[in-house]
Amino acid sequence: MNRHVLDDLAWRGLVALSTDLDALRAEMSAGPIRFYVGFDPTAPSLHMGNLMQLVTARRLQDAGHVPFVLVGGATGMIGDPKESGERSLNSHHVVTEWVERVRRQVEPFFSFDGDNAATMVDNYDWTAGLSAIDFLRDIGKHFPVNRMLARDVVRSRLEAGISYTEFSYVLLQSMDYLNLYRDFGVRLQTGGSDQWGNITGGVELVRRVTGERVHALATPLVERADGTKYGKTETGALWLDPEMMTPYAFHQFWLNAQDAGVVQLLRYFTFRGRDEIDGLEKQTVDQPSRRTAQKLLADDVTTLVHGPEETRRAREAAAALFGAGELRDLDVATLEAALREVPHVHLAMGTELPTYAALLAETGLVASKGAARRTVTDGGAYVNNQRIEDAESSPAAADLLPGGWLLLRKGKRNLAGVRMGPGP
RNA sequence: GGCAGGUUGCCCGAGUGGCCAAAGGGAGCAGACUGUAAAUCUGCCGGCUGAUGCCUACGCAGGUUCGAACCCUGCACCUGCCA
Repeated sequence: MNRHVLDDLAWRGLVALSTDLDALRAEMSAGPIRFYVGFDPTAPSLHMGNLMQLVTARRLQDAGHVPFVLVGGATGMIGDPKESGERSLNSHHVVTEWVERVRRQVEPFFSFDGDNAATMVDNYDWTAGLSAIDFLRDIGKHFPVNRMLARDVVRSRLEAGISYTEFSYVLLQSMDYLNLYRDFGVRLQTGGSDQWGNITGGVELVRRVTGERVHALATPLVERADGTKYGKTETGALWLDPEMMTPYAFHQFWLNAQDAGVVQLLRYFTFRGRDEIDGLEKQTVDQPSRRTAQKLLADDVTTLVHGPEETRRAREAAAALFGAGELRDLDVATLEAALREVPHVHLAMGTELPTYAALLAETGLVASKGAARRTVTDGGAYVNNQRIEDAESSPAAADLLPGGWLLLRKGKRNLAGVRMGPGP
């Protein structure tokens, strides 16, 4: 007998906010329910926060419930209010393209076959033809402005300013829930806790219009052990699109999870069961240096997002580049494969090799030659795992690894490859 | 509407004519320790530049001065007190 999926979600720490949980539990126990989760096309790729929603929704589908996965072709045209200020509107063209990209990213996470097959929907379908008059009469009438003004995001924006467009966002998302309830009998919406206001807006609208009490669950924000925001890297967000973040970099992100947070991440983002995760927690305490939990987390999540082949490559590259062995002992194919995973450049070889400072700047490991010199002075620059002492000197031809490669490193884990080749 | 105060680097915050690229803290980068972890300690920390130096910067625009983040004028925004 499996545990109730709500118990699983609660154990994983995925229930930050909810409507009446007992009522929801009763409904879910009685049989499969239909639920929805939405993704707005605010960027060309989804990111870590979205991944959490995808995985959570997948857990619900695995438990037999029926997903309706919404892409925000309409809401993406508007943009939900965020505290930092007014968004700039994206063109229709951009939104359309991003909707397609989001759709393609989302699909692999769900099963579209069987009794509880997932359904993709786009809220543009029921908003594009809606007249302003109908919208204001049928939807707007149910939203007291005083209540809308009391919402935290809105209140935080009153001083700096908020457009009517963003102010109205909640109506659109709420209308999604109403439509999905009416057309498909959807009775649960999941999402991130930062969406709670929009989610409960929908619950409220359904209740006002139909009298029905539908449900909502919100996951927490992913945080570090010290409570700071997680999911950002030096270069920005943790993108799921391999064009925007290589699978290797993605794998590295998870591999570097801190001990204090790795177990939580396993609960959030993997499908490992309670016993296994408890075992990994114990291992993290007993033998932290083995980083068993981090490795499993990185492999699992990378496989989930990029597939087993990419995961294997990322893992093997890391083993080659961070391994204890000599780089020269690696066979050419392994070395090349590993170096191609990290940022790398191809330089034409003149009579002399460039200075270390130039090489570091060229690969983008540092922003400029000046920064490169500073890093060298700090003792943080390495070529082929040998610390560089003088930024103005150059590697010798004999320093080149098989294939004409150099491995540059800044600090412990920032790598780049340079391949010296014949001139163009 | 009147009175008083404020607007400083990625963030917070000190600085009231030259010693100011601007104290201190946070964030970030690097080193030591370790495990591609955290904590701690240490160094760096506007940009470019081999050093000299150059450029950009203290809300915006202008002015005084040999010289301004600091003084003056105007403008914008914020905060408190009176109303």
